[in-house]
Amino acid sequence: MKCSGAMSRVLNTMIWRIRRMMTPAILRDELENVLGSSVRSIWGDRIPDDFRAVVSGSKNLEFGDISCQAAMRLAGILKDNPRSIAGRIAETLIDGIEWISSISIDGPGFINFRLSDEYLASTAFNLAALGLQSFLPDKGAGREVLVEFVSSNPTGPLTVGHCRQAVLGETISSLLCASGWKVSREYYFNDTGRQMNLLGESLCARYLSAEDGEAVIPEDGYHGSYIIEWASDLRAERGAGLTWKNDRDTFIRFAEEKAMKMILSDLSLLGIEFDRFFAESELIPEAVTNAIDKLSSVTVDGRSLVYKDESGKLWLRFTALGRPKDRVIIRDNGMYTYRMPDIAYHLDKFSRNYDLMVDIFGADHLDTSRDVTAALECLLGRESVSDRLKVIIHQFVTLVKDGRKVKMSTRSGEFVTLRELIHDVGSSDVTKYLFLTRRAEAHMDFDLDLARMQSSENPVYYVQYAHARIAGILRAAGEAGINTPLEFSSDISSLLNGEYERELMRLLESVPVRVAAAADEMEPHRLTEVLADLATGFHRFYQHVRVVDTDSRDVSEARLVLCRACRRCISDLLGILGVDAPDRM
RNA sequence: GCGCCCGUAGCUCAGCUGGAUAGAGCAGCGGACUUCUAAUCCGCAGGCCACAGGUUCGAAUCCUGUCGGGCGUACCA
Repeated sequence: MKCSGAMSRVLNTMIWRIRRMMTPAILRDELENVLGSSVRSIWGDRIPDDFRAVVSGSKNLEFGDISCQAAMRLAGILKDNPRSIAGRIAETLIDGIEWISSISIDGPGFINFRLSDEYLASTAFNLAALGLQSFLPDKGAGREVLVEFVSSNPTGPLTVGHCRQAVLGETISSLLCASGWKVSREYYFNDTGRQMNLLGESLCARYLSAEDGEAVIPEDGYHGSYIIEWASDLRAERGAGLTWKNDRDTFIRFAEEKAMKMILSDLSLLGIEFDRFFAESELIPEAVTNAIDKLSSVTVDGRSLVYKDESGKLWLRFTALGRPKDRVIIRDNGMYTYRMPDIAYHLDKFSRNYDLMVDIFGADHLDTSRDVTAALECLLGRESVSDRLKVIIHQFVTLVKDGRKVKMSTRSGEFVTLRELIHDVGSSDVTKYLFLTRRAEAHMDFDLDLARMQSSENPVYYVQYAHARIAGILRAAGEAGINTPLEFSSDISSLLNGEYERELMRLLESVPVRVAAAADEMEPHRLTEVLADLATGFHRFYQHVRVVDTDSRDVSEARLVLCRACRRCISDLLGILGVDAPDRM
């Protein structure tokens, strides 16, 4: 109900006591329900069962704050013009809806709602007091999610490509956490097989070259200069006299340990910690054998999924699972190809009973990932897999340096490391933020020179500066003895009736909804959009409106609420991104 | 050849799962500091949303095709 004056105050107090706090998400739900039942009450059976009167934020201020396009959607079904449909719907809402101050019909048939000043002000107040978290729907509800990311094999330092994935994975994890999920971060790595052999051999070659001067690195081996350092460390620890023939395992394990250390320290630059590092060797041979047995016992079109060819290789008949090619899973030398342990690893994850599993992979893993998913669906059931496994594939980063694209390969040793990148850009916060301004499936040109050049005019600093400015205002307010109100009253909303205040409150009100959508879609880049909007909104407000003013303390106090709400949203969001929110700059 | 992703301002990218006049940052031009931080704000300029069809009240968004770029198409991970 729409109320005003004293009545509203009384009602308001009661509502706080007996109802849940009104949040932007609930408001939109209720609005959709009211509209939906209105539509049904007028047209009844003519409306399809799955019809929903969807509402969304209005782009333009003159179109209210929230708008509904139901009338246009219904025009085709009802064979009537949208404006008259909208009119009939609006008539049923004539008594008013709580928190909505006015309704209008505009353009081709939009039903536009204006949020009441009191609702906007109270939302800002609650954001300031409780923080963003309290406004996000508890989607996870304490359920457990496993996020697998980076999963780079221990053959060298992390590169620019891994950096994008690390930032993406970590932010998605934080975002899920903010939506009520209990998050575990897991790193899967391959510590057996050909790659590790090559790495060990490459180390051995560098180790021996100290004696005979020339390093003979195997074809396809690792040429990175970091291995030279490892070789001299190995020499310092174990002396001379090791040979590939006798000490193969020593070389491999030593290299692995060194590589893992590098990776851990690279990750720490981004502030990332994993809950578990899962080694492929933990799966060999039992879990993998087990998985093969399970797949063997499946028959499609009267034949087993697994077959052996005349040379003794074992194949998995992926074509029977709707995939384009059959694949070798055990080679003639008895070694597994990478798909098989991947399948076993995912079976292991599923057996650990997570409610949700998120895989984050680079574009080069797409095909493998599809194969793994197909195998899982075959063993565990389609629904069980599609409900619980979400695969996010991100595209590659092309690094541009001196106006040219840099080709990268860990093998050849030609790559830019995550460490170098952060060093070149000048800050891990800037690096993270820049990666997060693009959506995962978009290719990305990362221009190093530009990133460096822009670093003083950077989107991150723009946002951080807004935060620092607010902190400055709060300091000044403290010195002037002006305090933020501890309780909400409708007096506050009547003091915030200027155009800049309203613009800012409207923006603040939309933040929880936008963040929740970003979490639902697991699209962290939307958070940087929200942050940029918040910073712009605040800077604009700041430029036009004086907050601390000892001549009108009540207005100052009301405006402080908005400052605090902004600050809280910015720092909470930066927190999710793992970026610092400084009080001074 | 086939599969997946992407073509939006000079550059790097958004565009809220089909809506109202397509947005931001950087680069360019012009304004605003006696003030809670000018790392800011305000304004101007810049677009056949790759191209061609289709679907409908309505398309940057969905479908088909063409052209261009990336990745994959390994018994490397």
